[in-house]
Amino acid sequence: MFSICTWNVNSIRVRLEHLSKLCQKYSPDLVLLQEIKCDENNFPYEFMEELGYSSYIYGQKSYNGVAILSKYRVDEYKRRDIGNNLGEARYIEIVINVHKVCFKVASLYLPNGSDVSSQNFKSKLFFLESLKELMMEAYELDDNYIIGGDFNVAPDNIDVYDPIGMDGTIGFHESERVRLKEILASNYIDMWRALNPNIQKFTWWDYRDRNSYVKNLGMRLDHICVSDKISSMMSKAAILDEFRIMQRPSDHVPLICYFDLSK
DNA sequence: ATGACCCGGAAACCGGGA
Repeated sequence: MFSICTWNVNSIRVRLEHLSKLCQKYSPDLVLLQEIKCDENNFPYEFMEELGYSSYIYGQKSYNGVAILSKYRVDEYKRRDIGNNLGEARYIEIVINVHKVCFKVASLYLPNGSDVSSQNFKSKLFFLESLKELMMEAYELDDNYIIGGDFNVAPDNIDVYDPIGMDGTIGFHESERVRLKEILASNYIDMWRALNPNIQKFTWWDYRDRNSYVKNLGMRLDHICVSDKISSMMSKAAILDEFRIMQRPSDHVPLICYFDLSK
């Protein structure tokens, strides 16, 4: 079974113990990281090597930053800027061969958007539109394209704790949900939802309410989207919310997806 | 509730997060 885990770690350098636990317990073949909050020079490459991974980074000082850790040899990698967010380190992709099956896999950190009345929100919507173009191109070019990360959008009512009260707020505004739906409608699958229909589970809980996790006041913002060409390989998807109750946790938890390459 | 907490980096606060 081939496995991919995505996780917004909210600073890689303060989450190394958590990452170590994740890799020891689940041993994902790829780890897609977001919000590493460091540049390439300060990334803990040696630590990742000791865990058994090579690291591919699009870093930035203090903010944003994405990475992919791989157990497999990486044939190609590419950093990209999407929409208006130039230089913000929000997208990196790699190409690997897994038992003669070629995959292109991307780690994405979509802009938060600040407030729905702000310019940042307009940029977020443009980012989503540009991402759709990129994914439509990838669908034509690549048989096995998978993009995982922090999309900063909860798709449906079931994906937030208060769909009426949160309607129109950041992460759950109709404009962003429509654009995410358009992406999925262009031949992609929200893998966790596809394998867990009608289940409410979140990947993010606000730090600012100390009891948000206990009260389950969360949102499902982190997704792994797969080309429908490989839908038959989709085997299992799990949200690892045990990582939200550890000491000094990220506000996001890992999402891991398993693929059966024989199907 | 324009709140809470967490991070980095600079400066003992502030921007950004969602």
